Amino acid sequence: MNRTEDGAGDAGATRAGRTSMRLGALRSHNSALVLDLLRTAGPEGISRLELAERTGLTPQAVSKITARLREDGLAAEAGHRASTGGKPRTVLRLVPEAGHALGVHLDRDELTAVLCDLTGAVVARRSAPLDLGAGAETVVERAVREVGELVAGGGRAGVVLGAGVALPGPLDHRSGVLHRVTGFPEWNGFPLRDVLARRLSLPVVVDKDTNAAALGLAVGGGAGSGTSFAYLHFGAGLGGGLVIDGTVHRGTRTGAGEFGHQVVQLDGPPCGCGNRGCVEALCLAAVARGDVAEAARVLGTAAGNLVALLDVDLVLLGGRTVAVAPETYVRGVAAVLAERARRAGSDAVPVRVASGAGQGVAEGAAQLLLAPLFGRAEG
Amino acid sequence: MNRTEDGAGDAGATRAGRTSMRLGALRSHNSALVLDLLRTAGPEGISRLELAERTGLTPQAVSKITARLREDGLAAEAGHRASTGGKPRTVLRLVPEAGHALGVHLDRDELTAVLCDLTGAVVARRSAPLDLGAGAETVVERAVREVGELVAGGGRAGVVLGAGVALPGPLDHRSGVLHRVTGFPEWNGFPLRDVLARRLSLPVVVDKDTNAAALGLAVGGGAGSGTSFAYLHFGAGLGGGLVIDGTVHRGTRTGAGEFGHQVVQLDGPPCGCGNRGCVEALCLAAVARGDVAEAARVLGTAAGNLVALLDVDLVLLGGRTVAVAPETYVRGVAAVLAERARRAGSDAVPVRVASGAGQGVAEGAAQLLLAPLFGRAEG
DNA sequence: TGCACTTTCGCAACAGCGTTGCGAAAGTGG
DNA sequence: CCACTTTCGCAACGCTGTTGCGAAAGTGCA
Repeated sequence: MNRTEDGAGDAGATRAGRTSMRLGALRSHNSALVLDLLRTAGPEGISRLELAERTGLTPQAVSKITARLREDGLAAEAGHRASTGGKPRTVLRLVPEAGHALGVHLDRDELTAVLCDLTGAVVARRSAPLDLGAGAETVVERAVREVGELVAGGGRAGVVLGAGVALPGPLDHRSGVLHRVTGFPEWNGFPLRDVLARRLSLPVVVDKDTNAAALGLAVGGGAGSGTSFAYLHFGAGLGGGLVIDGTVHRGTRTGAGEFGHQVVQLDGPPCGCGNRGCVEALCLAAVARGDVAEAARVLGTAAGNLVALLDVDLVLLGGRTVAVAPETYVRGVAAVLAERARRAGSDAVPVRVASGAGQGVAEGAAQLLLAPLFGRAEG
Repeated sequence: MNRTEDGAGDAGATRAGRTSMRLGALRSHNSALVLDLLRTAGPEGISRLELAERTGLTPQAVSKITARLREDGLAAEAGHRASTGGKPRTVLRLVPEAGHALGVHLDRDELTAVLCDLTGAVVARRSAPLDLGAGAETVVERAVREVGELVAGGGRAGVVLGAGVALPGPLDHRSGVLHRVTGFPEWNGFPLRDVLARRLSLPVVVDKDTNAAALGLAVGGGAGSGTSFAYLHFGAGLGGGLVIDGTVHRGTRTGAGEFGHQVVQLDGPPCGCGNRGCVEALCLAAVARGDVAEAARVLGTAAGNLVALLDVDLVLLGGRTVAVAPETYVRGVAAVLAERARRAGSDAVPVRVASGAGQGVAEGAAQLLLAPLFGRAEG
């Protein structure tokens, strides 16, 4: 893990927002591409020639790149394939222990921290009750302690790349400053990333819980690197995370994905946000009435709006409320989408329950650190 | 314009959808970056050192790149700046006549064709009445004739890069096949791109009219290369085009941007699309009643949904209906967005009328060919 | 068992990219 | 007129991925 150059992301940003491409950018791009294929290949590994085919690079280039990766300890040989009449292909695999990342999920009533290896697999996990409203200092203290014990107990902890932190409510992903965590105004303006980074002496990345969940699904959910989907989380509230071309779309002020307060009923019933007719309010009301089918229909309408606007190729549902009756929600949402697709003359967008019901927020938070290694930085 | 290598876009696509980076990709990327800055600099030009600062490249690299561009005839020296104590900077500018692109707008009742130079400036323009419902062959015939006369009359026509064609209704941008142009079912499945490409013996790109308009605004509207905005077109219908990070977002099946049939009133009044409560239906109904303020409010609600979901940094309005009372629409939409931003505790997203009221669809269509030269290919 | 054949993979030379070092060109200011 | 500053190009360099060729390691047939 001892790369020499490319420290903090090739600081050649232009004033206009676009970046020139240095030679090192090319190298790290192709390295990331190869690493990503090694990761998706899993423990069975993948041969050099296959890597060459799938990247479009020449076998020689792949040999060079994989040689560097092996020097760095990121890749290793793992046996051989059966020969097809010549020298058998040597299989390469990612070395999961070459690096680790921490993922922390600060939920309203619970803290979950995980230590993941390079493949994203959970090496160690801790959970503890938490009161998000207990104030920033208290929560930070808790998080630091839990993370510390996790790393200490992790046995032979390899290099820890950093910590990803996911929590509810709007925040600025770039600066790592919280805006106003829903229901906990005392967090307003708290520079969580910098405080935690200093306390942990590690790089820290913060993001919305729904974005973390979506990232986890993008990387681990078997979705290819080019897929686009919307993850809709229906729990105590209704939120969303957008993955476009394999990377999380956060928007200019990193506030994208606000799905719950989409207005689908002009001058409808009031919502907690102060507006009227938000999907969240309507869905929650329907659930309160026990009318799950109606909740699914309303959710489907909002999802249909999203699909029409962005043309994603998948809708994933998750969250505690969905977990109560997953089939009903999937069927309800899918029905609305199918009807709209039929009218538009196109194929319907598939709807599925997110693997793990989207509960892997902490794992997704760890991916905030891991994903960039595999070329999944911001789109 | 005689580039040697990089023919049809570096055909090293991976099965997973991501591309490896050859050496030539780096070159063309940086060339495009410089070219884009030359374009935005306009006739006044820009010095090499300024190019170096803005791209992050070294002055030497810029010298090499601009030397190539001058060899190819794309750039030229244009005088000197005042000295600041040393050798004065030589100013470079884009040579607009080094290449041209055709833009064709097939509207329901009118055909507009333009010939643009590299800067996107219109060199020649023709308009003619058109009946989009007259059938594919008739329309193609008309388009070919108009384009032919345009090129012939264009005087010393430089190299024509190709033709961009914009028309209403859903279509597949990638394959260039129409789905069902709204109201003209006979177009269903017509391979417009290939037919026109054969007839014109030119590369042809087709896209929705709203996407073309949005692209024109993204390139010519003074918006920086990194901006994201939504262009909402309210004319006979209501549509939209999304620009994210300076490039048009088209989605997996190139159907993105369907804004008009966003449902904002569950079980509301029926819409022509067969659904109920679509923005388009509500806005049109309000306009028919003469209640423009209400139309603006409804439009603002839908725009607010879009802004919350994508976090763009600008909303542009255009179209004939907006042009009737632009101030009313801007104020109405902005009011809704400001109110929502206030509740969320963030800054309001600015709303403006698109320059030219978004009527420059043909110019935008020409940009379908020009934009890739400046690195504005699909994001 | 031996030999021809196929396939994989690494070494060496190569072309192309941006970078560094240095010098020429072209001004300003004393 | 000369020192100084700034711009810009030439040459050498380090770094990419690429090409050519040969070694390694199997299979299959005589």
